[in-house]
Amino acid sequence: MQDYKLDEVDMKILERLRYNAKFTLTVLSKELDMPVSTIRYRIKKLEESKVILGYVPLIDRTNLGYKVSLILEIDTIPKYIERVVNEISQFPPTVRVYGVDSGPKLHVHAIFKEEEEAYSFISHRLYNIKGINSVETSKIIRRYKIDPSILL
Amino acid sequence: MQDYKLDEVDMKILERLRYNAKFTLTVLSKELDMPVSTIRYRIKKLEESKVILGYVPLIDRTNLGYKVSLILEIDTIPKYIERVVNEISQFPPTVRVYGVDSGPKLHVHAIFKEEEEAYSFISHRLYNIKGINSVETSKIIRRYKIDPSILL
DNA sequence: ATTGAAAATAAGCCCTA
DNA sequence: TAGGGCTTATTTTCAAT
Repeated sequence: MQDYKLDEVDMKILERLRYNAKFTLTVLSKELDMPVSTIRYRIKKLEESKVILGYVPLIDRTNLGYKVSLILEIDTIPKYIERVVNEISQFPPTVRVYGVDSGPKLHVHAIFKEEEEAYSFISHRLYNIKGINSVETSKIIRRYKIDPSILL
Repeated sequence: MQDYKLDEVDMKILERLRYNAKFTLTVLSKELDMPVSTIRYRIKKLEESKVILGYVPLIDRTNLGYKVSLILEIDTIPKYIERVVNEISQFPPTVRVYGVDSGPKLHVHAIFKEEEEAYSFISHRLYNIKGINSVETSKIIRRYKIDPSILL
């Protein structure tokens, strides 16, 4: 279902779930002062209409030992872009790969346990891929705002 | 609890939950061939140790009518950075704000319903903030890989 | 699309090893 | 830390509006 129009109730439910996807129907029912079955019906519709794509746990990379989080801007030779994307996406450190409109560029997020691992990844892995012109690297040093529910 | 060491069981549980945070203990119990109570104990530990920070629904912005997703690189005058961060973070379109190591730069993700709204945001909102030198903009035109569970 | 109630599942708690 | 059993809570189904 595309372009499913959300009303205020849907928005309120989404808002609460974005805070905590584990709220029970009963809790939402009380908070929004609506019957449990109505809440359930709405959520099911949000899921079926693909407004809600799924549910995930938020994992803090730092508590898993991944100290280094990089943003990579990869300039790519146009005709190799699909190939570059495929190779990059398969590396475990890359968590997100986007195509952007400026130049034939890829915007990549990747996480590593140590600096050393990151540099090794860039020089040994990335620069070995045919079709990559250049890689600009930024390290994330501060998280000011995170709204993980919305997919870019 | 910091630096909680994860064993293979923890990793397997995480892996399954990252695919779907709504798997019941019973389902995980069968998949991993372990008692429900053990699965429960492990997940609770992952939560208490802050490896799992919470649970969120994944929301597809496009199905909410947000067609435009921008990556903004904001060059900031060092002494104003906290102020800039506070102002930017309060705007509803900004979903993520990171500080990066290159220059006094902020890396911002923002979503908009239309192009017009995005340009208006940049010219009327961003450039009115004291302390911003320049804003480089990229529009996301393709999502190749998304791993939303891992926080950057 | 909304609701209430019953039935089926699952989570939470406590105790033991 | 792992496991089992009992109690409560939650989800699911279904019929009626």
